[in-house]
Amino acid sequence: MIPDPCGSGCGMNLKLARCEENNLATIRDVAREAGVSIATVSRVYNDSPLVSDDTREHVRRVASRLDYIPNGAARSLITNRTHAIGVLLPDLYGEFFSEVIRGIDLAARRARFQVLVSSSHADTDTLMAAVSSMRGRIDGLIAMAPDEKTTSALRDFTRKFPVVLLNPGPVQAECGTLSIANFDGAYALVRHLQSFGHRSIAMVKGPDGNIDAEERLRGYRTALRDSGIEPEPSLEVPGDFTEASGYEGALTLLQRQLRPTAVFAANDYMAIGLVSALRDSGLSVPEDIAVGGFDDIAISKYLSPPLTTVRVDAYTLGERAVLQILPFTRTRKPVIAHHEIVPTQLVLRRSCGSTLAMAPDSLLRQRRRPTPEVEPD
Amino acid sequence: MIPDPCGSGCGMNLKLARCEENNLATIRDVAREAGVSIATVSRVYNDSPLVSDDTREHVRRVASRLDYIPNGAARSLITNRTHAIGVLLPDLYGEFFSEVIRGIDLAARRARFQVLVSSSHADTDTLMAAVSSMRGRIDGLIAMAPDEKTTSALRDFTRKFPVVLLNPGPVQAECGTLSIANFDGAYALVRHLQSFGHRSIAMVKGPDGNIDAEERLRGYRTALRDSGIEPEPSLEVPGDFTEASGYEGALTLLQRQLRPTAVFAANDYMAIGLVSALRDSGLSVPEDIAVGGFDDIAISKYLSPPLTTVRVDAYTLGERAVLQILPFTRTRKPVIAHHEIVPTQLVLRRSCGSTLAMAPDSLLRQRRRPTPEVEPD
DNA sequence: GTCTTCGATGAAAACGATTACATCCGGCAC
DNA sequence: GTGCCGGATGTAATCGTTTTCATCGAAGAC
Repeated sequence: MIPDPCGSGCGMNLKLARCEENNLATIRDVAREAGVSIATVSRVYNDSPLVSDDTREHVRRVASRLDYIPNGAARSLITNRTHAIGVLLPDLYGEFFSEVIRGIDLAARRARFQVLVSSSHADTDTLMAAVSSMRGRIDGLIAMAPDEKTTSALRDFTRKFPVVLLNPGPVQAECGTLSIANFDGAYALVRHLQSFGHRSIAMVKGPDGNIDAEERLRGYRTALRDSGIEPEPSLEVPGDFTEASGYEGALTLLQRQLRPTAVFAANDYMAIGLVSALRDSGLSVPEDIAVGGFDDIAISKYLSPPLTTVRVDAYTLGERAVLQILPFTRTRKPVIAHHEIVPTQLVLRRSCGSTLAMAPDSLLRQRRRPTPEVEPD
Repeated sequence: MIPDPCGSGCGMNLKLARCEENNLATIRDVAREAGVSIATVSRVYNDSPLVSDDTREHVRRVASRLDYIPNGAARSLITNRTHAIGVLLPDLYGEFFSEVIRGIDLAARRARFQVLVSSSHADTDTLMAAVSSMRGRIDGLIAMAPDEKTTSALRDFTRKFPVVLLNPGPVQAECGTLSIANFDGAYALVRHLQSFGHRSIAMVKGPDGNIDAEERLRGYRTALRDSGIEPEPSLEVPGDFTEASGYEGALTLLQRQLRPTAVFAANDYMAIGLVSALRDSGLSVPEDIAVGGFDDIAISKYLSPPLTTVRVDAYTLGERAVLQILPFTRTRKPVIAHHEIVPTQLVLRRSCGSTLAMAPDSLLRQRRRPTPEVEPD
């Protein structure tokens, strides 16, 4: 007798090629081996009620012996559904994006969807290339559009396909949209600083054109105006979201003859740089200058002093995006225009002088436990 | 004349369905519209030299007018290549995983590959379900196998398909493998502590069964033995990689009648908890007790005192994994067994008392600039 | 016994691409 | 003129599924 060329129980009646090429079994292999038609095997795998229990059981047994796994590509070709969503991010660096992805991944998993990620799109060309390469592989797209250019590049696409844009700015996109309450968060933080009596509050801005940065700036200015203070350009120094630019920003501010009593940095990294610069200049935080940041990155609570900041729930952002797009993946019709905002939370820590132990007496009495705010960790 | 039902230039000779259903154009639509066969359109998109320049140009124009994008699923069905790799991670939480993904994403992009991620696999069942659902959609798989169970669950798969296992432990897997130099890193850190004269060095261990944790423990013990000290069980306290367990561990150690002079925590989070506990007990780091961690998470350098630790280059881990699997995606044959180790780096900061300013005089003289180590940030 | 019904199954047509093979046609050698 | 060659193009098989429709029996009604 000729020995089995496959090694172990591969069955001589299988197409020889399968063994030789080491490929995985197809539905045809299972059908042949089980003595049924491929239609029946397919029905077993789609939980069709049209299969007798005996047949079902038999097919399953044969299939698992052959290690059969249905081919996703073939499946989605015929059903026109891929059970996957694409995710386009400008970068993957830092905890913010990683949390967004985590939110997306978990929500997608719950709906039994797969996630195709693609990040670091420097320009719109590579972005569109990424979109193209996902065609036919996804049922919906979640894209972060940190600037105006990206949003408009995707506009055509949003009219034919389910798309949810993260943080697209105030532009009225004709698709699903999910934004961070940048304005509200900045507003709340600045108002909080004012509640301690600060009148001269500076800001280290984020990069030009960045939508988060612009909204935070707007929140800052509005908070000032609402308390009767006209924003002063010399108190708004440029930054680019990096620690280094925060350091620079602080130095610029210290050159003024009249030093501000508080500074709001458009993100935590800049706040960290800011604090370093102040310390290097012999000033102490929050006694000489109070500092507030934005994002509540993991480091913030370990700094000395711990940083007062605005928490952005990146996880929820990702999760909501999936929930928003899911209903449209079935038909692959564009997402009905719908705009949602993920709230932010003021996180009070020592850097703004607001911890209970350090708060002015008056405040201690009147707001021992501020309702919408989070206690220091 | 009947008005165009599509609205704009959709052309009446197109299949009506296309307009109504708002679907994207297929190769057939392009062929019909351009007056050529689908073979020709296909050739244009595959840069075949068999198309005349005129035809090529014409087809491209028509295609872009129809917003035609080739369907990836159909393509990969016939070519048996998907240009995608799957990534299986136990969790996405924290910077380590996010860096791994970033490394994978960028390396994959360079090779024009897509990345399908799936994380948070609590048990082997959900893990295998994830593997199944990727069948037919990927050309290779990168999986992190944090414990023995996972590795063996994937074993069958590694024999038929290109798989690279991240951190599979000392098990000889028959596929590509990429590990972190956990042993070396722990060894180097402990030896470094010893170079300051520490003889009684404790360790807060990681979770049982976790391969990184076990290797780090092994490195710790070997370092002790190599300097003639027999590891003492009461100096090895349990932990589970969380900050809280580090805090607990410190308390356990302080109950000993003879307090250790240094503690090595199996990761940075536990080191953070450890430092908090020591401070809460009125001890100062590194004067009373030196502390070392593992991972070099972003927070570590901002702690007070900044944490001496071992840097793990997660980005490189991801990048190397892609590079390792890429050659096998073409044939989809299993990766030839091949084991690679990503080195770690000792990062000296103040928590172990090793900064130049704080080092004992003798050390200052003999190793002003230790070669393989990194200067404090 | 005949006719209907219905549950289980198989045959075959999609899905949207790639590609081996056939065809066509103009140019060139003889 | 005939035969051959080779470049451009078309035809059709193929990939691994799902799904419609046809078929086939057995059960039940009359």
